[in-house]
Amino acid sequence: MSEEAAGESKIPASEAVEEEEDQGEDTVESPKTDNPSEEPPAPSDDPKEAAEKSLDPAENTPAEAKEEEEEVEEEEEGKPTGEPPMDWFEPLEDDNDDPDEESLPGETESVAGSERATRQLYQIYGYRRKRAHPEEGWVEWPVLGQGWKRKEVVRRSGSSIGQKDVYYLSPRGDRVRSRVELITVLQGTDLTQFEYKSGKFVEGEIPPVRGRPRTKKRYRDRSSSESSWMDRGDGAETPDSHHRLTPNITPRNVHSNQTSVSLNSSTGESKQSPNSEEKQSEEKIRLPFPSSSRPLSLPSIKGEFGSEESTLICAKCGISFTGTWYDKQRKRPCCPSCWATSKSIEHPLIRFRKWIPCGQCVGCHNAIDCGQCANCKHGLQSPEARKRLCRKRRCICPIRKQSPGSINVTYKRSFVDPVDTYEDSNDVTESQHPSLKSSDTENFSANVDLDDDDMSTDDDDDWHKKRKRRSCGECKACLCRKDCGVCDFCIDKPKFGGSNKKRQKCRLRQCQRQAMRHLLPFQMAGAELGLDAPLLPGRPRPHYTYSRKSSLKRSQDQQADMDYTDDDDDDDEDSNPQPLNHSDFGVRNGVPDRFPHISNHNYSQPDHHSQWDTEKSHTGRNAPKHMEDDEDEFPMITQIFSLAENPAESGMDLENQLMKLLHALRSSVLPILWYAIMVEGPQLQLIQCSKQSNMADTMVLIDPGFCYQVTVQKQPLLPIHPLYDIHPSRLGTATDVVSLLLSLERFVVCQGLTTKQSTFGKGPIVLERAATCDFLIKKNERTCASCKALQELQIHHRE
DNA sequence: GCCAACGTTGGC
DNA sequence: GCCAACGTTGGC
Repeated sequence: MSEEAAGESKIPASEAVEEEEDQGEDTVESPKTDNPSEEPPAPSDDPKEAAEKSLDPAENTPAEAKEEEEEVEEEEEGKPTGEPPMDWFEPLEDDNDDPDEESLPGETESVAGSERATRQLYQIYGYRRKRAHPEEGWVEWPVLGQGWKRKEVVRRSGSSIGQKDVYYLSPRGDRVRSRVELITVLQGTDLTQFEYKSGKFVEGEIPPVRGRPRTKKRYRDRSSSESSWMDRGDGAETPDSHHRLTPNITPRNVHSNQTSVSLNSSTGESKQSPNSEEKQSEEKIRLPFPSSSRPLSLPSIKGEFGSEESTLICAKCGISFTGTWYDKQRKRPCCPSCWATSKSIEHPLIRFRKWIPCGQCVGCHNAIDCGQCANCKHGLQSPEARKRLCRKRRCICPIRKQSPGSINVTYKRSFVDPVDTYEDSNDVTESQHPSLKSSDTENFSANVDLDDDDMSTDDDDDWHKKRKRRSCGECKACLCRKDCGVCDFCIDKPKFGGSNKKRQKCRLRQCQRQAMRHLLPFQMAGAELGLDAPLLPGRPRPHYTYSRKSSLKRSQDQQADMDYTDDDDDDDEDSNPQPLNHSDFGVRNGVPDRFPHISNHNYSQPDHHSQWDTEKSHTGRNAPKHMEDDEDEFPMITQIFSLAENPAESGMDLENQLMKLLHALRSSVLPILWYAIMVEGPQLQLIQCSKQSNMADTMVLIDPGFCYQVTVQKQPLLPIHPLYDIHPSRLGTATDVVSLLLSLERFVVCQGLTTKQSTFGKGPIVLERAATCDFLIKKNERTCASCKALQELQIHHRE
């Protein structure tokens, strides 16, 4: 196996499954070729040219497909003849869905064999539960030019389970996640005919019949059928439904018994690269035929292969039938009837199910789509799109297949795949559907028949809640809808021109109660300040110990006096995290004993939490009052850099104290791109280094007495500005300073009077302001009241 | 133990 | 289809 091929083989199972989800219905993938790198169209520096090549019928001729088909068959035929093909009616051994699980004592030999198979699969495909390496799964994709790579990933869980995402990697390492991004990266290249999903350029909206590039229509067709499979009963009887039901024959299938067969093959391994992209794009339909474990073509999928229909002889029953182009490629084409017959056979898809609906909960009993949820709406809006189960009908306490022995035989067959959860989850939602009663769906109901002694609704039964657990939904940060645009997380966002690496919510919008501490506005400072995280609001960082060492010790050590369950990320998720009221914070954070420098200013300093609240809501004229309210309400916690109040430093000269403050600020993490320097005076000057910031022209000057002044465009902010109202008159602590800076970031600079058009494009733009310009105004305003009034006055005067 | 990075998933 | 952002993990 070539290096590339070896690399390719390490495709996460998820991606393999993806092929099923996305193409499986009309393209149930077969094991791959030996050299995946050859799969994409011939390299070309010119995407267009490459596209044309890719569209060249000669390149995707039936003969070629047949050749590939034969490879598969050969590989199967290459199996040791003495070993009977593994029949997929036959129950699988105890599932080995979790590769981490040890074999249980008493497991049968077949189980062990299965495990071995699993291990082999790991070796072959590099399946593993741990995160797929970023470098894995990429396939050279010269369609876009030399050096481009492509990757497909299937969502493993959630309501969009099975959905496939396609990524591209540019030669420069740009990771492209959408067409929009691709256009950005490939500026200058006409991508109007580039089909992002399939990764090919198409000519016109509908690709040539023989070109076999996937089209949206076909996509939808497939999806539509897929949804039919999910929802309808009768329809599931059709060969198409089998097609849909048939999971990928790609890795995931390979994982199951079919995989085992292949693994037993002396030739199979190298031919099952799951990430053969070209094969993905080839709409091959290979289904495991129940009795033979052979992939067989499906009966025609309407219109998919167009004129290629021809009369074929069913390899199973011998009757003639009209087959498609693909059928024609099969050594053993199968007629629709035989496919229909196979409906009574347990479909391999169920083998991957890890979750099954409880059958008892409200969701399971709900037989009617609500029509209101996102999934229903999605269905209404896109009838052709893949059907998503009404969220109100989703089992709220799905049963997880636990351990061997706890599940009926159907489940015991499965779960060789270590990453099966997504399909399982899918099954959960789908299988609870009451209409799933015929044909394949019977299998689902059968699957609910399980020993329930192992039923569990433990960690994952609320997996769908997990994404909500970082938001209380009540605090001001949660209610805030607007990104600050200046914090590091905002700057990282593509919409702010960032590279999307951090992918975190604006710091100002991190839930004050449940967000991870390190995501909170001041979190970055924690380590550098040497502060213990519990000082801060928000939840402690999780410790994803999992297979790593236990976090118990850390918790004991660190949390003993904080009573702050650090492991909550995992442990708490089962319990309902009680929203902490503000007093809770004061108690829980337990600051006083450990941090004696709690300010006893006249302005007692809010902790970050309350401070946040304050900032978010009290930047107006009424701020002082509210500020006081908040202070009354919340026990105040400060950071430790209370220099002005430190008796030990009372003898220090002012400049030295200012230096101390500077040092404190340097040790701290300031709001993004604010920087503190010492300037003549001495004065401590805080500047916003980002020209993109609204505060690019704003400075804060702190004198040795910690009195401060804010200037905008070198003009001092009027003392009556509300900003001064909500902050202490002296900025004696780093917290004070940070608080002020954060407040500043919530303003924009008044744009003054409207400039004349004549200045457009040339010459310096001179802003004209009212003498009493506020300079800093709310973000939803353009000019301050004074400038506005002046402008009106001028207009009136001209008239 | 921390965090950058990013896979993944939910929402629109 | 796209974006937002949660959760995880490898690397340090």
